[in-house]
Amino acid sequence: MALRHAVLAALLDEELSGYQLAKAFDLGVANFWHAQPQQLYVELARLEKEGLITGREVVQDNRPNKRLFRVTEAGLAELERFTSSAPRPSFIRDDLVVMVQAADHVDPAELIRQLGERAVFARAKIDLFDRLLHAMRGERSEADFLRTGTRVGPYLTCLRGLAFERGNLEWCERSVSVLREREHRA
Amino acid sequence: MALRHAVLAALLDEELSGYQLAKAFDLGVANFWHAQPQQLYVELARLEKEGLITGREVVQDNRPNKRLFRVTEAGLAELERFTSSAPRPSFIRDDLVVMVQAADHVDPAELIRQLGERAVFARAKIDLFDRLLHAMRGERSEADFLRTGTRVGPYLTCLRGLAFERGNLEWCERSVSVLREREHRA
DNA sequence: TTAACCATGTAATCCGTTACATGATTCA
DNA sequence: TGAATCATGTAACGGATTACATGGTTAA
Repeated sequence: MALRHAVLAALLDEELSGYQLAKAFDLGVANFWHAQPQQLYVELARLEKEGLITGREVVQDNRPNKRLFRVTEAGLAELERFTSSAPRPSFIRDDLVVMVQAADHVDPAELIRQLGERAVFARAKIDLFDRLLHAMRGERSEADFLRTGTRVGPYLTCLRGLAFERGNLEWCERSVSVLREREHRA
Repeated sequence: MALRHAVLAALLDEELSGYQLAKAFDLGVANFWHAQPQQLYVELARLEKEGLITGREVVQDNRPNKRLFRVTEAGLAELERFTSSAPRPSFIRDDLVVMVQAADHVDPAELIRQLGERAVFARAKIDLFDRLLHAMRGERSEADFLRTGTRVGPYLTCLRGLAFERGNLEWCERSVSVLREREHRA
């Protein structure tokens, strides 16, 4: 029971179609959760059936019609209930970290390569998050925006995503330099 | 196909029973993955059947017998294969972050409470990781240990866990102070 | 004597991923 | 002409959580 609330939270500020939601959740632009398009269409159908969201058909020329969803009163109440319940603790679950755990028993050159690839990916996400944050706060300073802006929730979650990717990047760089130096000695 | 490799990686340096593994994975002491005891017993049975680990019965007085597992040649080869394959990207998936995404539409007092609780939890894990790292490197400095120590994999993954929890803590504290100040103005 | 710890499992359910399926439009 | 984008779904499978099940030992 977790994706439903992520979807509700994503639909709070704007009406979105399944396709639009999917793009956000798939690319991880919605840095607070991740899901495949298929899962979203299923979840949207369920949420609508339960009355937590409503969809309206939008007819388009030259491209397929789409359905835009927004959160209902019942949906908002469900979110309110969710935010009062105990969140489960969050854990790292990352293939790459498992690989590094085995570092002393596998080919270091492979690991260095993998860590390098992840670093590239992390840098791209950091750039993306920087741009998103700037777009949200406009010309205001961050401190000013967080004090007086109208929507700070998405900004705060984006800050978490940014810090997470910075953590990834630093750890990759550190690990590569450690493994490189040990290769030289060996 | 992800837990199996975490289990293999965990068994590289020491023979462990299902129960011991479960404690590590459950508390998140094994900071590179997380799993429930039930899942581990199933996975251990599977891995043994496939010949990637072997178990030996250890008879004990005054407490139930246990089975200690270690990685076989085939298991090591499987890990080697795994570290050469593409890891799937890692995403944040955290109830608390979803709650903060909805910050502008739900009760801020509740959020502040939740963030405070998570901060306490994060501090405890930071302490734990600090102690684990110290135990691993002994009297050596970190830099020295990473250059010349015999097992750096577990140390590096622990560093990732530490940085992750520090990121959690900082973000919780920052978010609390932002929400507090906005409450005052409202 | 009650709770916590040691020790191992099965079964049901739910959540998430991968594969399958369709079809129009726009840009290179 | 082929790839990317827009747009929405179903089905099969596999991974993860929760509930159920058992039973001895140790410390408060």
